[in-house]
Amino acid sequence: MSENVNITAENEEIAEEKTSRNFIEQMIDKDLAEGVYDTVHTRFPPEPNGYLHIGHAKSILLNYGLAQEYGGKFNMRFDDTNPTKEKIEFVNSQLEDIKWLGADWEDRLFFASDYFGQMYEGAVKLIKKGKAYVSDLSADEIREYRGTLTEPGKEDPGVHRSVEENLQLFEDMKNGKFADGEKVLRARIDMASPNMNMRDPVIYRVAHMTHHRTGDTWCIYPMYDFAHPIEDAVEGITHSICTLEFEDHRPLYDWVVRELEYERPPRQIEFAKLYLKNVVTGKRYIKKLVEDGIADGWDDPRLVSISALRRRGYTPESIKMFVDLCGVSKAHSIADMAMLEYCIREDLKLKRPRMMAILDPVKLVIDNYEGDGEMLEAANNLENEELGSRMIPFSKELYIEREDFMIEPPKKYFRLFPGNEVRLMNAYFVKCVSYETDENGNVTVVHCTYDPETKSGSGFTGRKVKGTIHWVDAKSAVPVEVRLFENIVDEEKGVYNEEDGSINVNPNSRKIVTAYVEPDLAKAKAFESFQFVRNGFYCVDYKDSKEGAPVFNRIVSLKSSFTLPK
RNA sequence: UGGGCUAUCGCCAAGCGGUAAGGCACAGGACUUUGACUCCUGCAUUCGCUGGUUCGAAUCCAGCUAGUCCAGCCA
Repeated sequence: MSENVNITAENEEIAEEKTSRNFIEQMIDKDLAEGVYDTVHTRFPPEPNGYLHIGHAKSILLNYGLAQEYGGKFNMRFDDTNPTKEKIEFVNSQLEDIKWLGADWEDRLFFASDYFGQMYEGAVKLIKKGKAYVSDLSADEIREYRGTLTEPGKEDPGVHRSVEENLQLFEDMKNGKFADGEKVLRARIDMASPNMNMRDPVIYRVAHMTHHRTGDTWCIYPMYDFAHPIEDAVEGITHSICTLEFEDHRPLYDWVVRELEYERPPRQIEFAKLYLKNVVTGKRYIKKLVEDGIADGWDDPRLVSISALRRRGYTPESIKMFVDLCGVSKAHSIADMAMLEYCIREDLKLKRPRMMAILDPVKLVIDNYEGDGEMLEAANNLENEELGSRMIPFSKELYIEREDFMIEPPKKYFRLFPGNEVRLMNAYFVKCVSYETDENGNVTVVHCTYDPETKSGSGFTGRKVKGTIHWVDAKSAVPVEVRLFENIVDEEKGVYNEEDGSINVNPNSRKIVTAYVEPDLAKAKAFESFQFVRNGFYCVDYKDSKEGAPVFNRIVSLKSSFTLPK
């Protein structure tokens, strides 16, 4: 007995060990084993210059997840070193998104601008060490002097200034004695380096600009390459995780923390961004979509900004699952939307009620049903008993889905057609006896008879039917607006038009229909989500609602292997 | 073009010298108060290419090819 338990435990352990660790975890494991660090401290450092999207979610969840996994800490930090692009609104919206995703920075919310003093001191230290100098060159000249990819750069005349002169000039920069662009502070590294970032990078520039947090205290601002390593170092970050395009900056990052003589300097690790096939994340493209009236805004449910996904009905859990599924690597990759969709289906299918809603109604009349109707019990989710059950009205006249009746059915069609019997989900068996059409031949009414003995839950086993269809009671059903979404991008043509760089828009990306739903659904609260039997997952969104009626956004449709023949 | 990085199934991704994990997608089948869900089954003789080292290579070496990033006083 106990042996079995042990064997199971061992097997689980082996299975645990076999679970592969991504390359970042491997590096951290090594650092910990070698004693380079004795803890793990990560951070998410966005610039508050826009909204966060699914790609940022990967970074947020990765950094936060790593801190959790190793029992370390996770900091939230705004990299607000360029007041020309940043706004306080963005810090608030980003914070909201990050919180919603579940990344908890506890009491560690920081701003790079909090460290401007330390950065200034760092620059002075560099000057004193002869590792930085003030340059008189204009932006154009600096570019010219930098050389090209194949030719080395030229020496900046400022490189020969004395430490004293540099110190004085830098102080003058700080004190506002120079106009924007008149002077910069450069790190003295190597103008001939094959790595462009090492050709005496500018580390401080003059910008007479009111900063959203420090106001007019400063008129000089540090550049990313100088500021970021300092931010990480002062916060005690161990692993500074960023995206691939910063790989070339790592030597500079290391140079800064080395020259500034930080103990236990942080290690920068780069990973590949997460891209999704056929989605638009670029700010200027989304701006264009909004200007052209195609998208409602950065939270249009068809977009993949975090706020858009939230509004559409995606859950933080589903996004976490998606990010985990995608993994972490250095290979440039573009994930398939199908993976994201799988994650939200997977998350919602057991957690949310399964209700009946008719998106394309046709009337069904039960000719032999007498009386005013009745209330029937329906399980809220067959797979999850904890969700309980509800009572739904049933009577002589119902709505069913138009596609659930065919006059001349193809082979293997299991739903209603003249003479065929099906089950009305949660109700009775009905048999089609006749139908009515309008002058164009469109079906207007389907007539059936029902068999009282076949009531759901009665244990009737007399005969079986191949098909089950969903329905709503015509009298009590509530019409609601339902929005069916498809990709906002034309998937055939690809995202961008090659000629002018515009977006190939899918004109049918949003279809609005009036659906008939169970009465209870009309009272659904904002952000509540449901599975509509055979019609997918939907989430209530009151943002565009008229007169307070709920609007249902389709989060994702169900997988369907049955499609009607043309 | 100089430098950096990447290349394993349609998509993501393990693999770290011992003879190609897994997930998504897809295709069959079983089950079913929906054809969903669930459950089975199938899905890379081959790892960008070419050589080399080795008893043995996706893994090491060399050369090549393709993609991608860098010449902001953006991050």
